[in-house]
Amino acid sequence: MSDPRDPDRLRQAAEEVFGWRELRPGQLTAMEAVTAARDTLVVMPTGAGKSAVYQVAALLLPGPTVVVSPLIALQRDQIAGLLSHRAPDAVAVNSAQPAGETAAAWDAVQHGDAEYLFLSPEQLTKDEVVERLARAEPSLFVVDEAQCVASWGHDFRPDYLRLAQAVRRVGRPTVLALTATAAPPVREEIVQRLEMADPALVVAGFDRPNIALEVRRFQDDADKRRAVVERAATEPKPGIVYAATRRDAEEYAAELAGLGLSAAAYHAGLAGGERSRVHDAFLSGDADVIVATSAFGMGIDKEDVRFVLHASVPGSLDAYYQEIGRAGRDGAPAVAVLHYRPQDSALQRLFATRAPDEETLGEVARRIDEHSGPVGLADVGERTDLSRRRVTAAANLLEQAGAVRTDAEGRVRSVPGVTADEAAAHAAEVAEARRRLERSRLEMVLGYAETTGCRRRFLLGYFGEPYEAPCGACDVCRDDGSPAAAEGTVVEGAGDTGDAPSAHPAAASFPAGTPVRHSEWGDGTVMSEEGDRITVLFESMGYRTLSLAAIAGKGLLSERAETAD
DNA sequence: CGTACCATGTCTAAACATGGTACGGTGCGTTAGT
Repeated sequence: MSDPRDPDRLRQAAEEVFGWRELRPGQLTAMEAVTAARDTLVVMPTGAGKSAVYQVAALLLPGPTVVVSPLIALQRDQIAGLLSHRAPDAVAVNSAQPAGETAAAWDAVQHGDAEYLFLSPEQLTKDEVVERLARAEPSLFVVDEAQCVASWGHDFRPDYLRLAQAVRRVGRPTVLALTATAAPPVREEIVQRLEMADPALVVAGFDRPNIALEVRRFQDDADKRRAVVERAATEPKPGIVYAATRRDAEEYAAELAGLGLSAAAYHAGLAGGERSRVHDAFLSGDADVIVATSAFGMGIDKEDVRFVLHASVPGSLDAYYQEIGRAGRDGAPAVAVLHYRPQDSALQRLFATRAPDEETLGEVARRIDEHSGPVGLADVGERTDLSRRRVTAAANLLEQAGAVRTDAEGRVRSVPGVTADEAAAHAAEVAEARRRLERSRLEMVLGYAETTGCRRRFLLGYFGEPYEAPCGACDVCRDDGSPAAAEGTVVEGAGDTGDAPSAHPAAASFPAGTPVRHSEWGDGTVMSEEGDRITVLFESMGYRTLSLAAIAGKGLLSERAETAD
């Protein structure tokens, strides 16, 4: 019997079942790793064929393939895509389909009639679901849109942080994580949270040279609004405008419609029917401009989007790059314009600040502690006023703080010797570090908006990709590249930058990836260098930008021997 | 943290200033009631 890793077998399966004559190098590398039972993280732009990795690999592996997908709409799209090929059956388990359909899906999985099973992370918190899956002995566990682990797992959808428990409970199949956008720290978090072992990493290039980058800075809200509307009206269509709130989305859409454009708002407050109507109108080309909150985009695979405007700052460059990445997939010129007002970041700062407080953490810790043995999270929440979401988020923090453990049945219990108050205090510290990280990620967005260097270089540096400026396709490079205002552009939160005594002539060099220790902020890793400044991601402080001159002058930062990860 | 909105108060009249307050994004699943 030939080795399933044999690239020829993968190519053959891809052609026979899916009709794909050629596989891209990254796809093949990832398929080989997965079929060799190696955990794999794939970072590849939408449209580059991420799904093909599990679709083909599954054919050469014995048991069924579980695909965790964040949206039911995405599950449907994936299943429809598989149905259009001669692929084995694909089924889903979720709350939006009739009970009979779910029963049939389980039947098909159990009898080996279905190769692919799609579900949400929430499904995997149910014992019944996990037990059925375990009996089916899945060989591959796919986490699609894996950036959700890092972006949603901490608060909005905390079950994303409990996926590793589910993986263990269903027999520890090979884990394959797929995402279009993830900076190195996000990749690291995905690997860690999913407990991936010695994972293969397949990262495609991030640069999208056909997307021109531009930032426009405003003080006055009315000026900014006028500029956004004017730009949306004049740029070639179709395009997307991202707004910070539902209300803004409605207002911009109404204004654009008033100018005679075919524009529609899209946000989570719309009725389901209206949402799919707007979605379809955009895909079919009937709508020229969609003004949306962050609800819009996942699963949108439209090639000819010509612009993505931001009417307000996003919460992170990860989110920003994901959103502007929806432009210009056909390779033709497209623009991404960030309309930036420093005040607007207040809303994102607020969003970055929400986490269970110490009181909530204490209450959950006490409820867990009350049980002499392990207890299910649903039971923990029963005698509190807290939602399941809040209970799970609190339990996750307590677990990260080392005060709670999850057993093989998915139940939690408190760690002996730690009082509920101590547990809550530790967990609150973990939450605070998380808040600092989130806020520093927002500072990186402001750093991008304020940079006097090439914007592409800044963005790609954030994603761990060195780039030689000038790109010639951002507003800074086109303005002849001269750093206009060298002063006043230090990233906020940069702390001890500037006013360095220039006594030390040769500043030390800290290339990206260097592990460092700061006398005040502790351990970190250098993320990027730009001119005489470096950006460091500190484990407990988040991103900080430092001046090399200041470092040399004060001896604040030193290279540290790398510890085992 | 910033903004929108409303009520109150103003050199008794209209318009404007001031102060308090509520609100702000992303989806799953479940359930009550037609």
